[in-house]
Amino acid sequence: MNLRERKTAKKKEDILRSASLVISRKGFRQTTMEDIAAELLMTKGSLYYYFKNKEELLFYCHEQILTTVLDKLRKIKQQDSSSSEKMKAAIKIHLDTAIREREIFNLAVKPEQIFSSDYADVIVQKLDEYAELFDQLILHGVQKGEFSVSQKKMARMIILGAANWIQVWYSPEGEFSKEEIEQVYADYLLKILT
Amino acid sequence: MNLRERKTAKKKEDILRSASLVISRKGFRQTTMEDIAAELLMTKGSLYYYFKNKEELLFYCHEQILTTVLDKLRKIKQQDSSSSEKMKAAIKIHLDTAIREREIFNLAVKPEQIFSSDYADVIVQKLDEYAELFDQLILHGVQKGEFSVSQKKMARMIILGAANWIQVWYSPEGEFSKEEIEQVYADYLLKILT
Amino acid sequence: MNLRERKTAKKKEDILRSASLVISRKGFRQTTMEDIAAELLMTKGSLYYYFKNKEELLFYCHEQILTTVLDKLRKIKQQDSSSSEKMKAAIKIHLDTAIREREIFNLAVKPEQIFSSDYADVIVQKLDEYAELFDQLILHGVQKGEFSVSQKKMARMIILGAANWIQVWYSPEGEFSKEEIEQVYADYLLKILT
Amino acid sequence: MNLRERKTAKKKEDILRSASLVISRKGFRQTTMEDIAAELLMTKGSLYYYFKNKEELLFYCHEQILTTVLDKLRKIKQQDSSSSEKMKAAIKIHLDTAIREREIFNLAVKPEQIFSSDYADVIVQKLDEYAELFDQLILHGVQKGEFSVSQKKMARMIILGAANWIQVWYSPEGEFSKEEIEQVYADYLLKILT
DNA sequence: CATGAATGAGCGTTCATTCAT
DNA sequence: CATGAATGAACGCTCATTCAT
Repeated sequence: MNLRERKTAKKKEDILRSASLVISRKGFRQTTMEDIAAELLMTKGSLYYYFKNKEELLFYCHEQILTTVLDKLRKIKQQDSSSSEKMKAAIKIHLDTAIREREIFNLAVKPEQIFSSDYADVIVQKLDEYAELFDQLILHGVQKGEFSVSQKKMARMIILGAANWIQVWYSPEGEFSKEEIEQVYADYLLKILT
Repeated sequence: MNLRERKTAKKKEDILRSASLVISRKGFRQTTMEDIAAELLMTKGSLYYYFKNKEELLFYCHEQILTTVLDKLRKIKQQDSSSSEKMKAAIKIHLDTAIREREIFNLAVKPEQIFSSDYADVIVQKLDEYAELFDQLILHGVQKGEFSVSQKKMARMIILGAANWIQVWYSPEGEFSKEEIEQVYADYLLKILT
Repeated sequence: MNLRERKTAKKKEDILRSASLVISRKGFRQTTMEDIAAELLMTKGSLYYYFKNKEELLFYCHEQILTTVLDKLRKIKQQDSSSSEKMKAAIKIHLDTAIREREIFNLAVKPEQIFSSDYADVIVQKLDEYAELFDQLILHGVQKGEFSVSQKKMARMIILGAANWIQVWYSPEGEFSKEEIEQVYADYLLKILT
Repeated sequence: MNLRERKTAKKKEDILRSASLVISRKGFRQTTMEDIAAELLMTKGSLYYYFKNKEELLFYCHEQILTTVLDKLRKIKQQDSSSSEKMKAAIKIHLDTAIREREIFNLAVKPEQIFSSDYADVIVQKLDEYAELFDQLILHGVQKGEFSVSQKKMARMIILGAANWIQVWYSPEGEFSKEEIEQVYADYLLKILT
């Protein structure tokens, strides 16, 4: 990748970052291309030099975040530690992403409602892998006797649902620090599995 | 309330019911006044006789649902049963509402993002009361020695968050019946409090 | 058809007439919805009350003109007169339409380039019928010994092509009257068939 | 003209050739500067070094084609052959150009609709000369007794109109070869003049 | 000279809202 | 009361054009 290409790649990332920011503030439907451009001190026409339409831009916002969080999750799975420790780590990662990426992470919830099928397929596949990784963590814990839970899928949905909700009320200025919250959530949610 | 007023009130309720339905199907932003009117075999102009604009219509949709669910919750609180039983009942009520009213219930999440401040204030107040009722259930359980939880607010957020998430994956045609799900969720979430 | 519907139908026709006018002046691609609306002293948004998009509006412009001219042509075919007389009458009809409907009539030429397939199919079918009627006139003339022409299809293309071209140079203020032109064209083009 | 100038001139011709090609494929209004640049493996910015805007580029496309075809026509006029032979040759040249340059040739039809007046004037002048050459061919034929036609201008319009129309239906894969078509057209159109 | 990048005006379309009848 | 009709602001998107490098 030469200088030019690096510059373009960098700009694309800038746009994605700004877009994620604005979308988290205003919500996806309310965010216009003009809003995103304004955040970057560009005109909306310029955005189309980098992304072919609003949908594509949004897609890459998701893709980037999901790819990053998936990577982190895969590493946790390969760690050499107890299932409880791994699950706690996974929950913390999830909380961290949910807090930092708010809206974007949340939207991934029903991709078919937002994306045309080509994009939705990719998102769905990543979400499936994400869920699968959690399911494996639970399964291994059960097999090793650490966890005891009969409805594994529902347990996973409860854990992820609870964690996603953090976006609704977390605020940096709140009563608890991010780290405290992550600790308490991890501890409490672990109770479901035991 | 004379006949005319009763007729108008009845019509308003019809509109709210239909609006809730359509919004749950298509999502709030995607639902046009025309969609709502079509469901009622009216024309969109007529809606403006009953509600002064789309925001007001949406507000009353929320208000109605929140009022209903609050009523149910208050009754549970006054029941003569154990805290565990009350909490399980509350969770089931919440799940039931989340499933039946999907979108509407979900929107209540961030009222400031959707409503201008006058409306938002009312919604926020009801949501606060809703949270307060849950907190009281937890507190009483702790006082009676049934529950054991130090971070009461976070426990409540976890429970409600997990329950809200049900919308994302519940389907009438799914593997589990609504009643099974409610039972499992109630059981699992109770673990957090003990 | 009650009063309301008649009013709407009338308005639709008004719009089609105005649209045809503006398109003939400026050409299809250069004509904006705003142009058409302005001609009618409306705003462009209102057009969408009557037609679902620009393509549909244009389609009906064509459909109307083609239907009218086809009707006239069918009647000529059934006349009780010589093939020469019929052909002359047909040419005059064609010239008359080409002059009065200029651009619209011209655009019908390559429907696939302008319309999406559903609309294009209808136009193509009408154009085919139009061509077929001319071909029958030629064929009957040959069978009756009035005409003598081996390449019937090319003869038809030559006749229609020449007639279409009238749009390019005809002007009401020109040297010749419309009737004179029609007479001369009909006479000269008949020579091709004999 | 030094080397640099020759290079530039060559490049300009390349651009005109490619532009004509793309425009014939996609139509003038649908052809973007980007399309033209892509065909030449350039970027659209570069086109502006050679032509000051899209209109100028289009103008030279026309100018080039019209100049070429005018040259051919002048040579035919000076040939030492009968008026019929000359006219047939002229018709074939016209058909050949109409087929090869489709869109461009067609656009010349109403220059005022496409070009600002300075450019339009030049085009109109060339078109006038083109028509004049045809008129002279007809006139000489009449004077020599080969042709017999009272409305010379209309005869010319008929001939050119019919010939232009060839674009609408000619296809290299069609039933007849280009040469066959040219022969039939020339024969049939000559009938008008006799 | 050529290019990548940016711009801005304009277009088709949607939709909440208004209002005369 | 209800409706048909109209409005206008806003949005996503395109593209000819410009310009620093």
